Amino acid sequence: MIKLSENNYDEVLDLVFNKALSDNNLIKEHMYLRSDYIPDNLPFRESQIISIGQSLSPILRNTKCSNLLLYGKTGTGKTVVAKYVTNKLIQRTHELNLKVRLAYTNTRIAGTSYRVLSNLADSINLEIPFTGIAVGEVLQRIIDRISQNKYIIIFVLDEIDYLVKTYGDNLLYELTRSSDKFSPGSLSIIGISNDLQFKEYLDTRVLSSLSEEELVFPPYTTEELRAILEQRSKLAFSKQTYSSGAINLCAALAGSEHGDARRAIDLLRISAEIAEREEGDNQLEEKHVRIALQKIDRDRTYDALNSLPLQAKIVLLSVLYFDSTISTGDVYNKYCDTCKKIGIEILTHRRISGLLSELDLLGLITGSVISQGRYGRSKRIHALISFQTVKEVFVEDPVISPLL
DNA sequence: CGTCCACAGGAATGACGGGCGG
DNA sequence: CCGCCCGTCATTCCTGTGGACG
Repeated sequence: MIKLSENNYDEVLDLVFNKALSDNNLIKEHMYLRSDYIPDNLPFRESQIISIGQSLSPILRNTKCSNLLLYGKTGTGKTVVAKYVTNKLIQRTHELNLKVRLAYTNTRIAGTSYRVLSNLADSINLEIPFTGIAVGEVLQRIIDRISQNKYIIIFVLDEIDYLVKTYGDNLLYELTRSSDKFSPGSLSIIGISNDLQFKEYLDTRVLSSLSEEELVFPPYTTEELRAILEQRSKLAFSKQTYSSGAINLCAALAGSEHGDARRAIDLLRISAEIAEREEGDNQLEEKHVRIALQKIDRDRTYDALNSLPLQAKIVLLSVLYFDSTISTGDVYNKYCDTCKKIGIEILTHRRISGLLSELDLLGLITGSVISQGRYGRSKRIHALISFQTVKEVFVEDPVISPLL
């Protein structure tokens, strides 16, 4: 048994702590480098802010406002703008002493219809059990509460496309319909969707009610991203500790994807953290951004691969066994062999088909359905990652490692 | 022009483990 | 601690389908 030398750690920790305490740190305020921080001034979203403000303004006259749908890809500012405007509105309603309540939920994080409603209930101080009562009953209690207290509710449903795709539009139907039921009190919905085609999943009645007003958030241009990063850098960093080249590179890298501000800000933060940990003069340079980019990509695939269930890992390996494009049938045969080799239960063809679709969604493989006439209809599949990458992660899995 | 391949992918159902209220 | 419900993973059964082949 090795006895740890406490003194050694003392010295190292002292160094680490002293560095954190010293004034010449690169990052002054971490808060401004978070992508969920809401700045006082949201650049390049003026028209959207005004539009939403106008749509919500009936609230100030104590009447219901239109339902609203916000569209745009990730990192285009939908959530931050919605929070910004609703927060401002709520401030005004406090001054005016109105019974307005704001509820926010991210349906993907909430997970189920039940928990979405639970978030709504929280906003009106209605306690509902974690589980045990039916969704319809929860909704009824909420409706009763709203009517009784004449609440005016703004319900922000973030990533609403997730809710609809996994649970259908029942809940939205009930919510939009219920808003007609109470004459005192009202419920207005602001839906936020990443998916531009999400409307196709909705029943026409729900759609017409929900999208009384629509707003599209375009991606940020590289130049706009640069300005946003500049703004954040001024707030977050000590003076003269970052190069404009580094900022430009962050903006360019994020801009080349689809103008994703969240990604740009994350990249900036990770770069700064790397620069800060480095020995020396604590300058944020382009080289740090390049390291950060690699780190982000690596972490992302590492997490995706590592969290794969065992069977999905075997399926992925079976795909990687071939180096050209192959069919589902090929994968299944190889998969069966592999299972036999390591003595693992073989799943059905149907299940493998499903697992392949999941791997496709994760972006680890890609497949497209192709008909070969007489020779059937199948999915042509090929891997999007190298065997080498997968191997590095999978060696840690005791069941899989014998295969490598 | 119909057949039929080799699957895709939806629906219903079951096995299993975890969390919660009583 | 027990029963209950829920979510997840998987199975079974099923219907649908583009186009080369005969």
